[in-house]
Amino acid sequence: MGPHVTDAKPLRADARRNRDALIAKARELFANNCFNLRFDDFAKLAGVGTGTLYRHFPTREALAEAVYREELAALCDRARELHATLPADKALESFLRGFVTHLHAHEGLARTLATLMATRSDTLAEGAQALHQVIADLLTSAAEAGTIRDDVSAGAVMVALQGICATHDHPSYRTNADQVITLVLAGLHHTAP
Amino acid sequence: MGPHVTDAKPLRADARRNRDALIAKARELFANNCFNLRFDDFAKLAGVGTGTLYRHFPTREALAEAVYREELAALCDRARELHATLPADKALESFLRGFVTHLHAHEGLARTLATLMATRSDTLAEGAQALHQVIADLLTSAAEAGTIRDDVSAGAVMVALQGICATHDHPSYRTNADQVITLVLAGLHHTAP
DNA sequence: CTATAATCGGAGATTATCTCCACTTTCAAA
DNA sequence: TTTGAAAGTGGAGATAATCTCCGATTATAG
Repeated sequence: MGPHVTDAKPLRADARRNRDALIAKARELFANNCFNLRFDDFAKLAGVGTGTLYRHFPTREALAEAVYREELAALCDRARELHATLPADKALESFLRGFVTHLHAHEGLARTLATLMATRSDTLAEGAQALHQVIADLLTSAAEAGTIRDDVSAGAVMVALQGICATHDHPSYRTNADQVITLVLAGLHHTAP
Repeated sequence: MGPHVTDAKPLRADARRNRDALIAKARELFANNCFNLRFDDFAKLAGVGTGTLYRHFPTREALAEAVYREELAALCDRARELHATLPADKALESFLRGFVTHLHAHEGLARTLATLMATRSDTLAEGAQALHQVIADLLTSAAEAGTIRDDVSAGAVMVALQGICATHDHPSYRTNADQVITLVLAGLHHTAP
C-alpha cells in the first residue's frame, strides 16, 4: 500500500502544536463560511508566523484537505459499512443519496472536494482518490452481482459528483443534485445494449 | 425578451477597434493554451492600455465569454437544428455526444464553460443560460413525446455537463465523459417508478 | 547541561490586480 | 470645413495577495 498518515515521522512537539492550531482555526473559519480570507491571515489568526503556515501547508488546497481529511474519511467509511451490510447496488444508492445530503449541510466540504477532484496533483488529491476507490469497489460488486451494468467505471460517477460539488451554491443545488443521482442510478441499472 | 447583443448602442470607432483587437488576441492566446497569462498582459499583447482592457472586460471571465460567445451560440444552434430534424430524444443524444467531442477538441471552451456555469453573476453567464435553454427545450419535447421521463429538469443535465467541463484535463476525460452521458441518457429513458 | 538539528516568525521581495485622470480621438452640429 | 463636448485612451502607480529568506528560537538526544 502507498504512504499513509501514520507513516510520517512524528513531528517535533512545537511543530505539531502549530499544525494543529492551523487546522483548528481553518476549520472554525470554514464553518463560518470564511473561504476567501487572505492566506497569510490564517497564520495571524492561528497565532503562528506566515512562514510556519507555508511550511506546513504549501497551498490553500493542502490546508483545506487537512481540514476535511477526517470528514472525507468518515464518508468513505460509511460507504464501506453500507457495502458490508447491503446489496452493492442498494449500498451505492444509499451512499450517493447520503453524499448529496451531507454536502448540502457542509459547504466547506463541497468546495474542498470540487477543488481536490479538479486538482491533478496526486499528493493533494489523496482524499479524492479514496472516494474514487470506494465507489469503484461498490460498482464492481454490484456489477458482479449482476444488478448494474459492468461497462461504466468509477471515473464516470466521479464526474457527476464533481458537477454536484461544483454547483453547490446554486439556488437549485438540491433538486439538481438529487436528479443527477437519480439519472446515474437509473442509468446504471439499465444494462447496456 | 431580455437584452441582446444587438441592443447595445454602437461603440465609437476606436472603441470597437480596441475591443475587437482584445478579443482576437485573447482567442489566439487561448488557442495556444495560454490561460494563466497575467491579465494586464492581454492588453500589452493586444496593443492597448490596461485601462482599456478593464473598461471593456471587467474580469477574465467577461473576456473569455466574449471570445467563446460565437462558438457557444453555434453549439446552441446545432441543438436547435437537431431538434428540428430528429425526434427530440435522438436530438438530445446527438447533441450531448457532439458536445463531449467538441469540448475534447476545444480546451478553452471547456474551461470557459466550467467557469461560466459556476458563476452566479447572471450577466456573465448569459452563455450558460442559452445552453440551459436549448437543453430544457429538448427535454420538454422528448418528455411530451413520451420518449423520456418528465420528472428531470435541464438543471440536472447541466450539473453533469458542469462535471464534464471541470474534468476536461483529466487523462481519462473522454472515457469518463462518454460514460456519464451514457448514464444520463439511459437514466432519462428509464421512466420514473 | 550542552550541541545540534528542527522549527519558528515576520519583514520585505515578488507578483498580480485594478484605479485614476491628464490627454487624445471621434463625430455631429454649426 | 471647423469645432466643442462627449467618449475613449493608456500606463504610472496605488492596492493587495502570495511566498521566501534567514537570524532567532526551541525541542530533544546524549
